[in-house]
Amino acid sequence: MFDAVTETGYSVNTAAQMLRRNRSGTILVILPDISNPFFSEILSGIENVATHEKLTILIGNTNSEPERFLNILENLRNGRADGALLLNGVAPPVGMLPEHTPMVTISESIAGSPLPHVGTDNEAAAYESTRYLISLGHKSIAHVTGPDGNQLTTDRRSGYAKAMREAGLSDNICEIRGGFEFQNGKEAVSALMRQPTKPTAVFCANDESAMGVIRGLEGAGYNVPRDYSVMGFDNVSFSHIFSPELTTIHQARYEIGVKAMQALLALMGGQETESPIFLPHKIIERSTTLPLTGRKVVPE
Amino acid sequence: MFDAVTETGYSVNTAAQMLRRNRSGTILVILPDISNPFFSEILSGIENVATHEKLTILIGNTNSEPERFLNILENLRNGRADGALLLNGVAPPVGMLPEHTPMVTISESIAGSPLPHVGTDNEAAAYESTRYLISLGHKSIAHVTGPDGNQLTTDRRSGYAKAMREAGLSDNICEIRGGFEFQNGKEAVSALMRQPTKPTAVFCANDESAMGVIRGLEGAGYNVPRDYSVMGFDNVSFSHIFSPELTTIHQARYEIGVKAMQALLALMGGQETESPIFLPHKIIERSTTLPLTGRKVVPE
DNA sequence: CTGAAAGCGCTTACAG
DNA sequence: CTGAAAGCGCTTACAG
Repeated sequence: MFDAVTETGYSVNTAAQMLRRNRSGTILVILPDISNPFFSEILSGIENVATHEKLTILIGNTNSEPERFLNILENLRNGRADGALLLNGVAPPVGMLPEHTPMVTISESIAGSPLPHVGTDNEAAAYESTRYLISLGHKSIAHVTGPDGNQLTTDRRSGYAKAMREAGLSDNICEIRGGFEFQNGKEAVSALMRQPTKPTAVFCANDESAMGVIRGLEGAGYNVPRDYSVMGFDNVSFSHIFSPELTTIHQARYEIGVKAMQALLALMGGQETESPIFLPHKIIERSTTLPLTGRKVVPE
Repeated sequence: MFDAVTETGYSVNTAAQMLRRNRSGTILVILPDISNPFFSEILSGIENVATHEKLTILIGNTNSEPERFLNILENLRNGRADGALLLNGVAPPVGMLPEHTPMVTISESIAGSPLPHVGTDNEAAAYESTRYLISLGHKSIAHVTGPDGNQLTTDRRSGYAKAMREAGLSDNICEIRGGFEFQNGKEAVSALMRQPTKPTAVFCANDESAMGVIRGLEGAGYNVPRDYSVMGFDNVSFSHIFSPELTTIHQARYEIGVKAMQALLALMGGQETESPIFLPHKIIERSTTLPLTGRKVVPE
């Protein structure tokens, strides 16, 4: 189909090279949803290191479907890829892959997995976010969680609960089941309204759900931040286009991609890697949070 | 590195298969910016057809850099991919690829290129958008354009101008150089303010720039849609989370991906394809446009 | 119908 | 130091 020799010169046949060298020069990046803007900056970091190392990256989109995940992992068995970066929080079935297949988990760690991990310290970040809301004078702070069974959900809930407990606010702990999508946040609002002691602040599992909570609250006749302080998590690019601009936790997504790719390269070179590698996060204070004293009377 | 035989069974060696068959079973998808949500739904359509046909898709992110584009095209020369879907609006340099390399352009067509194209009829969609604003009573309608040298920009400008001319509003044609990013829209506002005959409506090259225009207008003390009707293009998922919800043109992005992949499959099978293939678009009327008569007095 | 052999285009260990 | 040969794991055309 292709002439190896064209006007502009020669190009090695990758298939022959792969066969002879027994490696593909390709890294498999597995993520649950390519349309989620959270991943694109991580991808960008991965790509830049890969390009520099003359490695190709192959993106596998699981769409959160286990069967697709297995299909994608085939690339590791049939030699199309030499190693993988797992962003989907799921470990490959035991025995499916050769032992010592180089793999690194990113962002969502896998509980009990020996795989090296690169990401944000979610528990610490959630702890700090909650403490930040407490420092604004809020005492009744609700947490709209991520999806069940997700490690990010577990870590962020635990950081939230820890901060509440330490501040003597155990009785005010209020976790509302949410999810990572706008709609999940919007739907969480009715549960929020039903709380016996009405919260004055809401810490959400991510930016999308925080935006949903805000729109839901507005739909119920409330104003953010006047009536409720709301905080997101991730600092996706849209969070400052959103109105009001969202207070959130910034994750160093590009650097996470870079470090994870470097860790994988080390593994592929037979070296060890430290784990977990946590990159610094920080609170981005914008317009959806306010000191409690600044609140006006809530319309009833 | 990999044992062909593992506990769960055998997996063919792709490299050997590729070498022997002289094809990779891989499609190269070239796009300028993977983080742009506009592309993700197109990708989803491409992926679904590819999965069904047991083809692998390889994503190449040019980042709008010509050198990266050339690197990515190498995959077509070295046998890593059998054909390509071009979403970046740039033709491969003549002579670089073997003749008859199967390729289809998506979304942004390439002027003068013989490659088959699948997308939206941008001129018609822009024409209809402008006519919609005219039907609301607006006469002074500005157009914030896309980036120079982009075919989408050319097509949308031309549809806008055509509608204005046909409505006898040639004298009111007002094109402001913009771009496809939020910031471009925001920056276009000062030029908008400087127009001798102040526009009452703004048709923007895409949703992001429309959101930028709206925030910019708000920053200048105006209200959308009361003082200005603003319209976007694309109907990205964020356009209904944005406040006020954005009136825009919906493109059938998923279907565009599906049709483009099918067209490429036809080419690879030695068949002909019709071109261009335009998928239906439609106006999504939301909260950023209002009849002119509904306007209040503009604060001066 | 079945099974052994050739050959895809590389890389690398080896002979000269 | 140089150059010819072996072999990676498949597929397929061919011999039996």
